[in-house]
Amino acid sequence: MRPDQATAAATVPAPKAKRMPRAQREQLMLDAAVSVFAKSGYHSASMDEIAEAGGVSKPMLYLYLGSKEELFAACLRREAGGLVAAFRDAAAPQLPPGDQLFGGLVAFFRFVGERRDSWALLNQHARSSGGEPVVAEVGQVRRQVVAAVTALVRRAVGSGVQEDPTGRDRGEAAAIAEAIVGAADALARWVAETGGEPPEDSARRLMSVLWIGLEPRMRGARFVPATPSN
Amino acid sequence: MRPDQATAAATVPAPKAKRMPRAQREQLMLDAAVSVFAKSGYHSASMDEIAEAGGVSKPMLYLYLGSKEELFAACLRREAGGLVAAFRDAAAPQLPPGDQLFGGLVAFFRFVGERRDSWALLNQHARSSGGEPVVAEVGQVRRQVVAAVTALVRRAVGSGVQEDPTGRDRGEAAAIAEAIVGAADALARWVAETGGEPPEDSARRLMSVLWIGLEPRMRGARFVPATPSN
Amino acid sequence: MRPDQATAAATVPAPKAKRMPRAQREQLMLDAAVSVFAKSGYHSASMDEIAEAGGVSKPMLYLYLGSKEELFAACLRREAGGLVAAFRDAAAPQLPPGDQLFGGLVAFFRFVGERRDSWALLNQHARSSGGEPVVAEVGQVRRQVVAAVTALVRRAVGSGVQEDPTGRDRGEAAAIAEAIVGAADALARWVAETGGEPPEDSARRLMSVLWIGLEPRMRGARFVPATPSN
Amino acid sequence: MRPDQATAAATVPAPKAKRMPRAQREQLMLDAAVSVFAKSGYHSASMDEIAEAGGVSKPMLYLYLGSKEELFAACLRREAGGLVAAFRDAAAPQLPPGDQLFGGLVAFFRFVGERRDSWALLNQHARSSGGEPVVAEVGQVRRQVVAAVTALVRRAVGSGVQEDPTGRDRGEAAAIAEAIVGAADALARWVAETGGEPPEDSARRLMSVLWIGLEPRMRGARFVPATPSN
DNA sequence: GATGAATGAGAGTTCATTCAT
DNA sequence: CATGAATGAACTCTCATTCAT
Repeated sequence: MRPDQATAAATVPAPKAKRMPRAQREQLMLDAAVSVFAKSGYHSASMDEIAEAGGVSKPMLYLYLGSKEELFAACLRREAGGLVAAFRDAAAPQLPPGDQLFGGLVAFFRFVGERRDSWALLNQHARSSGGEPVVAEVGQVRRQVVAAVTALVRRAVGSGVQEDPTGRDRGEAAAIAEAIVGAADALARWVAETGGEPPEDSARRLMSVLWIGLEPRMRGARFVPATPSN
Repeated sequence: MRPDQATAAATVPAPKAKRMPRAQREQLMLDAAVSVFAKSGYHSASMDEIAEAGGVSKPMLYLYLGSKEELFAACLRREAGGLVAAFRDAAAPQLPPGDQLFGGLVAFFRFVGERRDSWALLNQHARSSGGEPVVAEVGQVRRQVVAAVTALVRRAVGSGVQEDPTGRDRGEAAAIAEAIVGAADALARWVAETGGEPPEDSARRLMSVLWIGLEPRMRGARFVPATPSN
Repeated sequence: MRPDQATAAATVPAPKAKRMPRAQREQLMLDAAVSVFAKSGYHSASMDEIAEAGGVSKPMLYLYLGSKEELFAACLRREAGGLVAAFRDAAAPQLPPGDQLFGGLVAFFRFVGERRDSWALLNQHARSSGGEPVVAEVGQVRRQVVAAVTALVRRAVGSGVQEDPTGRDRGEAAAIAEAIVGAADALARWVAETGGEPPEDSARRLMSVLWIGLEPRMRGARFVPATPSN
Repeated sequence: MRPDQATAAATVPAPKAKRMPRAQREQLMLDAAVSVFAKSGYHSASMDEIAEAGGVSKPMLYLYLGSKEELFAACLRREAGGLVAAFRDAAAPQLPPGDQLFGGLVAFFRFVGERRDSWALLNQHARSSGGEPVVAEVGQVRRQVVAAVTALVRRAVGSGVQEDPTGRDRGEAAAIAEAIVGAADALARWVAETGGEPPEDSARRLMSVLWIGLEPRMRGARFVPATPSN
């Protein structure tokens, strides 16, 4: 028995289905790649492993997807696209901003709960893995989401954001949106670690702190330490 | 005593200072390793690079630090320790909880702003890099911070957290603490990208949304969608 | 009959002309192969490239030509045949030997100037590329040419070659023929690099040194160093 | 027994001499590489083979020589240097040009006869093997030699070269030099195939045709076909 | 007859890691 | 104590070659 057989068998090789059209094979390969990348991270994953998990030979991987980095990028693109689509579809524009954000968060938590690998890929591994263009691509996606949330924050509080005459607060809404997204990320991890809960509950948790705090903050309320700083 | 050579020599191969006590050598190596890991990430960094940056030969590196993974872990331990210490020192226990959290956040944002390499290591590269023990290590640190914040949240709202008779809210404070920490991370990145601002400002931004929203939320206020979900 | 598609379609993938007699297909493939081999060399050329350039699928290539090496050999055979034929046709046997050689050289230089790919194949790539049989094949061709030239040299100087009673000069004519052929090769490269000139000029250059030197040499003239060798 | 052992053992692995200084190891590696490249050509030679022939591991090859292409270039540089040096040392500048060329040719034929691998490398494999810079390098060497010969030709015939008032013959000496060098190459191959002879004999053969033909040619003698060309 | 789909085998390259001086 | 010298083991990627339709 060869020594590396044990680890190679860790990921289940798909049942050999020969001779299928290119588009379909490509999806299978992406499925396998997402799964392996999510498990091992970009660097530790080997193309051999991915090929085996996908039930194809390495040359097919390269023929269809180009290179390891392109493969990784394709995975990220597909999964990020799914997440963004879920978010956007759930945040119906005719709703009030709070409901939009709530809907989007529900979709987000559902995605995180249901597609573990996708989320692991996007959240853990995309940050520091591939080359510059790949990271940029995923950063782009995050920026889109933040921009959408920023718009919602702005709409929610009217023009309150721009009342500061000094202009120092111009990025305020963006900062809040960043905080919301970051909090959602963290909460998602917490939910996963804690054992899961309905996505609606997670979304409500977040909204119940962040959205409720939004209004007084935008009216001008500021945190002031009770004790003077050093 | 010579001027502080240790911190300055991080990237430049220090002029060979032979015969130096082991503990000091080790710190020099860690300095170099932190710098290199932060720049290239765990996998792309090579032991050659680190040895050269530290002005030592590779066998010394291995003799003192064991292996690449152990070296990485040692870096994380040291830097995480620094962050936790900074946070804890700033959150003086005799202050009211809000002030404690505020102080801790100021320290956090200062750390992020001043020790870029350390933060890059902890935030970007630790997530998906080493094997299990390394990841566990960093997860441990995060959990410590979250626990501290959780305690503050509990103290801040009195026993309100446990009022829910169904017990469904038992993790509420923890969830909020997670969200706060996640929001702080995200805000830190935003600040870095936006060009920097005084750490007090960043801390105030966060407190002005999260802490202000905390009180009504704990009094029982909940977000309820204006439109019934399907 | 359509305009001469065969030679034109060497690099551009010819518009798919299906159902074409085997012999013709084969020539098209050879055209493509010659062009690609000449451009990239034997090893760097890929069968994919050749198949695409020829407007056929790879299995056809293999069906008709066998293997990469056989394909290369077929190319060499065809092109070498062309060169030898050109040389022979130009060296009309009823002419005096000098005129025969001159005519052959003119044909040779014309071939080199007009069929660049063929010449590149024969001169550059055949030397070190395929396995033994291929090299042998090309060596064979060269030997034919040298033999023809040798005969001309012999005829030109009468039986002078065999006059040496010691027999040490038995290969003399052959050696001279080799030198002539080598000089022609080198001159061909020089002409190509220098920008080209009428083939008659190149042939005359060569004849004006080599042929003129032939006669005194065959009469017994020998180079003798002015200074005694060590 | 592993299946590739047979072919690997084809080149004799040097007796394991461990721990030697870098410069020396490098020479051994180059020796091995020259031998293997000469035998198989650039593309067919594998780094494994070279490493084994040199009694080192592949990483050493890469550490010392950089890459396959750089290794090949280093081989060419070393061998070409040897050949040029031999030629130059033998062509003492105080001698008359004919003796200089004769001496150089003797050295050349000696080199070809004694260092078969070097010559195979330079003559067969360098033409179409490595990337552009490598080929250029070797081309450069040939050009140096041709330039030296050109100078000798010029000196030998005085200013006869420039007598042609039309200027069309400006490259004449260069063309003759090219022809001489090409003839030497070809003769070298012939000598090798025929079984070898003293280098002085080969040099005399060449001089006895080319150099003797030089003078009348430079006096204006031209080959004129006895029969008018078509 | 003709081809899209598929692969076994091997190449160059790099790295963490360890002797032997 | 300290290091130049050395390597086993992988990894990404490519190519000639062949099924199965």
